[in-house]
Amino acid sequence: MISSLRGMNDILSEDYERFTYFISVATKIAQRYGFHFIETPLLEETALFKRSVGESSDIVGKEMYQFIDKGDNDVCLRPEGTAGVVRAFVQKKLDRAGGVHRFFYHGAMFRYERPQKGRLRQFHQFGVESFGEASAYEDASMIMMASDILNELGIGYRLQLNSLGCSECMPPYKENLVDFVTKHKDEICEDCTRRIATNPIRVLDCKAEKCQDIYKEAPKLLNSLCSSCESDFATLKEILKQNEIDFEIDTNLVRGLDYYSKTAFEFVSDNIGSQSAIAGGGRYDRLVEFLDGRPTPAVGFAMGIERLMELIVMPEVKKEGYYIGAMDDEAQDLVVKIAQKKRKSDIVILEYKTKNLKNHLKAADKANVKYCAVIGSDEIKNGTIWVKNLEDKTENAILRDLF
RNA sequence: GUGAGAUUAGCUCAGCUGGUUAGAGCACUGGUUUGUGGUGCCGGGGGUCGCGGGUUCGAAUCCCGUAUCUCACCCCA
Repeated sequence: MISSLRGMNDILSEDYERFTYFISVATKIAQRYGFHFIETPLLEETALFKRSVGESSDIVGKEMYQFIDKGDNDVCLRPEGTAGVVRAFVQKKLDRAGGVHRFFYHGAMFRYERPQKGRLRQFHQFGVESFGEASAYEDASMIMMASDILNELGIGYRLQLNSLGCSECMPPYKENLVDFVTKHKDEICEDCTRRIATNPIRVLDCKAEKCQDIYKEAPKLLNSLCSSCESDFATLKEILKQNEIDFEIDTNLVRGLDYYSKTAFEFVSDNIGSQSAIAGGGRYDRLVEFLDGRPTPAVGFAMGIERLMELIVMPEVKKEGYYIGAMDDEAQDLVVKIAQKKRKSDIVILEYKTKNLKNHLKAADKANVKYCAVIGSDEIKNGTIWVKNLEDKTENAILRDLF
């Protein structure tokens, strides 16, 4: 037997119901916020992710499905969605068109990681990206949209918020931090030692207790923001408060992708194990420029669909459609014709075998339909079809022409 | 990539320290005196016990390898 690759799952039956339910809810809400669907390729030039996500990130450094194609191009399966959308935005020259452009997408992403609960090699994200709006109000809208989606799905969460500063205030902060950490380099863990060189900001959310004790004294990003970043962050917090969105400030919240600046946020759940981030995003004002576009402010977020699926509270499925069967061999062909006609407008489960009424009703129950319709010898004689509403138990003989 | 645990019917799982044809519940399927269901009763099908080696008279059970899943690290959505 050939089975699916490690960390790559089929989605069917009940999972598929949850999956499509999520997509429909998220789509509806994104559209309410004025976002439009965008589809981008699963395969992109490797350079796209190196320049956007960043070579220092784990995603690019060790998790990409990368290969040389038959045309000798260095390509990879997308490990995340933002880079492709930004590439499309620049390629379509929307950066030159001016104005605000808002997109949402959903689809498969690929990361070569060790699978565990909530972490697959092929997984699905729903994401939104907004271009051309620098206001912190847009950041707030993003967060409120994510919150709307989670609320509608019945998912509980905590919202963590931070500001990563901009190109003006981040570099000097980073220097201060590196100085601080270097002073303590004999006391910190191996991972953190490595991080000093690769991605110093990441030491802040190191899990090692020993390190955390030391970093309590470390310079705080939020205390080092420039005046513009600081006022934007204050605005954001104020809008969220006014709209009753609860949040916690987490000065150690650092996003793993290099392109983020200013607002960074993460929605986490306590009910799905250690892979607890269910949505994450932030502002990335420099990314369009990195990818050869005109400087364009942008902000977005992505949600991990598989992680969310476990938490979704599904609405009750109501009985729908018809079950149609014959109680007499003579009615068998007739029943097929009737089903075909009915299928122009309704769900029809057609039984090919002749059965007695009791067994037809049993089968109709199993099919979870609203009506059970059968034809036996009486109905053949009278030109009718017997229809029972399985919910309110009413039954009628209806003329076949009117059914 | 590191460490630990698991893998027996479609699903959830029993199967004690190796001993004759491997079990249960649910699901599926057939029947249940004459046309009324979802919750009765009786029956039926379905497993080379993840895969490959080894130890043994004998392995689902012990040993080794391997794959996959789960948990944690790491990383992130």
